[in-house]
Amino acid sequence: MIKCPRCGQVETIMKAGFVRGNQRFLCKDCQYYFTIAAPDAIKTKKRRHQTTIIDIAQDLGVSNSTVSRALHGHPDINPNTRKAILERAHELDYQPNQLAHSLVKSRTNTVGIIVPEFLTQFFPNIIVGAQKVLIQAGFHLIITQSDESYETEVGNTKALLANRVDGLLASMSHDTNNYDHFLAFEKRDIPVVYFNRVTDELGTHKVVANDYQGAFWAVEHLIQNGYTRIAHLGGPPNLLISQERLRGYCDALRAHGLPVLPEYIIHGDLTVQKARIYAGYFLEMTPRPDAIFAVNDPTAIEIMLLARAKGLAIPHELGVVGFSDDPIAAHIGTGLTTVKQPTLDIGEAAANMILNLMQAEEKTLPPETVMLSTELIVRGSSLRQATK
Amino acid sequence: MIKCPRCGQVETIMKAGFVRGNQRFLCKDCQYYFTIAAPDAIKTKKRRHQTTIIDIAQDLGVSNSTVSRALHGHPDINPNTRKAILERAHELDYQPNQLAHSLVKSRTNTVGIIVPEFLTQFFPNIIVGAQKVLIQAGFHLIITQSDESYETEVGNTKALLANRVDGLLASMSHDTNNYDHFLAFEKRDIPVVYFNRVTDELGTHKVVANDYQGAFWAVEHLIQNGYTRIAHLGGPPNLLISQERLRGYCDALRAHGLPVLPEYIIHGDLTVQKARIYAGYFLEMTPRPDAIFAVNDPTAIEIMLLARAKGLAIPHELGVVGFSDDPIAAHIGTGLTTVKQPTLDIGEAAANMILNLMQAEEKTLPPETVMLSTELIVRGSSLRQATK
DNA sequence: TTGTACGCGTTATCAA
DNA sequence: TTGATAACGCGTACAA
Repeated sequence: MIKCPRCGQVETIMKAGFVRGNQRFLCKDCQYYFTIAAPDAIKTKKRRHQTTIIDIAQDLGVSNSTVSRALHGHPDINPNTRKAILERAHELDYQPNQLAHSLVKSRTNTVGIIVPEFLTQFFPNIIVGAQKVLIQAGFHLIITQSDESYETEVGNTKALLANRVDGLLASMSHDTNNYDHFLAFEKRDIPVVYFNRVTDELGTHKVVANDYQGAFWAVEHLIQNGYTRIAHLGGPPNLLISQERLRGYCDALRAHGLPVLPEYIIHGDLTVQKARIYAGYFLEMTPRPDAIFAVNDPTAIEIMLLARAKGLAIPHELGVVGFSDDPIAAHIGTGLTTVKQPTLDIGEAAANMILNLMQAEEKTLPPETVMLSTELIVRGSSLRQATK
Repeated sequence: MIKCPRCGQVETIMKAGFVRGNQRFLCKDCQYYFTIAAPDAIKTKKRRHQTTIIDIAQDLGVSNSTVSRALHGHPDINPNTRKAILERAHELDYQPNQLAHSLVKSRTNTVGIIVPEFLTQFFPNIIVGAQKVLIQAGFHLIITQSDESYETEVGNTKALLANRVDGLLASMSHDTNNYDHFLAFEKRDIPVVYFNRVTDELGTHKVVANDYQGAFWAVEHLIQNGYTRIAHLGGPPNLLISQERLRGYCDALRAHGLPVLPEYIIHGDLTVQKARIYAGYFLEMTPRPDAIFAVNDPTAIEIMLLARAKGLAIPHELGVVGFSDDPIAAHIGTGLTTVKQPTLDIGEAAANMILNLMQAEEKTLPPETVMLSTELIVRGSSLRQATK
């Protein structure tokens, strides 16, 4: 039936797939491939098709490599053909296929970021800072959020890995205790920068705020305002931010000759639910703490609301200091004293660090931790006249 | 020098690229391709390499198609070979390459979302809702934000298009007046669902909150509390949310026999800077409005802060109502009365809609607008005793 | 300056 | 049940 166009034989012909909807054949004898236009009925089976460089090439009667060169401003190309190609590409509404590009280059020019939550302004701000820097450098940012869930975090990192991000910015959820999903990146030499929610057990490149300093100043400030029974509602013990803020709290007490009482320290999990429970516990203690340093602002706000509900006057009967300068802090009551973190700067620093790492490729850069300073924002919740 | 392994000839040999680091040759005479192992020096030129199904196949002496079948739980495969393949894949720490997968399938299982800003809780909440639904359905969400900039929005949509998202969720920036970048999706039959920041001029599938109803109730509530000179600080006129909230404002006034005064209506641009300026203008008017219905909460909060600075008592001398129930609204002063939007529901509805559209593929579904109801949250900023 | 042909990693089709 | 091979769209080394 079907003859080889080269040797004319019939019985050596076998089917060999399709080329753009047309049946392709192979002559086994002379190893010659050829296609025969299929009837329209079969041809229309092929689905809708975005215009590719091949379409442009065929349309203009040039080769796909010429089109590729023209689209990339390669120097060795006739200005006229380039012009014609660019024109035709525009007319055919050509859009490059990033997938194919990344596949052949083994680079995606994409950085992934994973954050534990999205519901306070903190991480979105960091993302904005990071995205600004990355876009400037020609990279895209794929944003994922884990909802403070270890499982979701693992799923997100897997997806980022499958999508071959060139680098990862990571801030882990509060119940992450296994780090294999992050190690998978390092095993493949994909650089990772950890920020904010970091752990000592993992990573060589980190960006954090100076939690210790901020906590120290916060507690010192309470002491200077005459509070003496200062409790601490902390975060999960595995996170460095919890450890550092706790350390600042303890050191400030000691520096001013106040005792560090275990019963005045509780580790929460950064959720509002737990914050409310532990706040209630503190406020029912005897002797009741006269001030509470909270690991973050949502926790501090829960404390303030509960104190208000119980008729406790802030700051006279209870001083409160939070952490992170949530937008609510400026507006609640006479204001919540808090430690401000430079969110945009954290994002920018992390982005710059990952850019360096990705550029460095093979040579492993020395470990580096960027620590950005924090700032105490004094508002009404801690301003009791000091008993000098 | 180099002989064809098939016919033994020498001068018919030509180079034909590389195969995994090895030089590949073609015998022009017999059309036979073959490779010769390159010396190690050249071989190491190839860069680091993620393990692929080919590595597994060669390692086990089976074909790549068998590996592919094993990894996908294809039924027609020997349980033993499958077991061996899965084992070896695990040992080699194989991670599928989503890029290659998407390229061959012409589907990415990815949905893009573009939001105008990231700094209030509103859009992050929507994103959380959408992501939950999409992940459930096996899709990933690529999040982008335009910073209320038209140029960034265009850049983001281009990137999403290049990455071949299967669908788009879009909420446009406040200075977007040209819609070509969105039309590019529709031209390629990539479904788009517009939400919240939508326009009448574009799109067939939308998810919005019932802005009209919310605005009507808000203004009616002010009237019932005895306010009579109610101003409106609105949003950009091209956005439907601005139009609908304005319409609700006007209708509520008319329904209660109050005049609609042009001088009591200003179109802002949703930025805090402008909000402050226009708020100042209202508060200096004579006669001064005794209430202001703001297009969103940040605007309303600016009004409250400015009023407080000017010594105006809220709600007695000035009533204020906002829109969206920002977390700050509950905590500022005695609380800001506001219209709550079901953010999570908006995200979920948009996600479900895009899932339907992507599934429908060819057949174009009829236009559809999902309108979710809003809810008036009454707080202190509007609770003046009504003069009945 | 332009064309040819192959690889990137995967899936799918057909043959065996 | 398994193998061989094209195709997805693009970049590029090499040949012409």
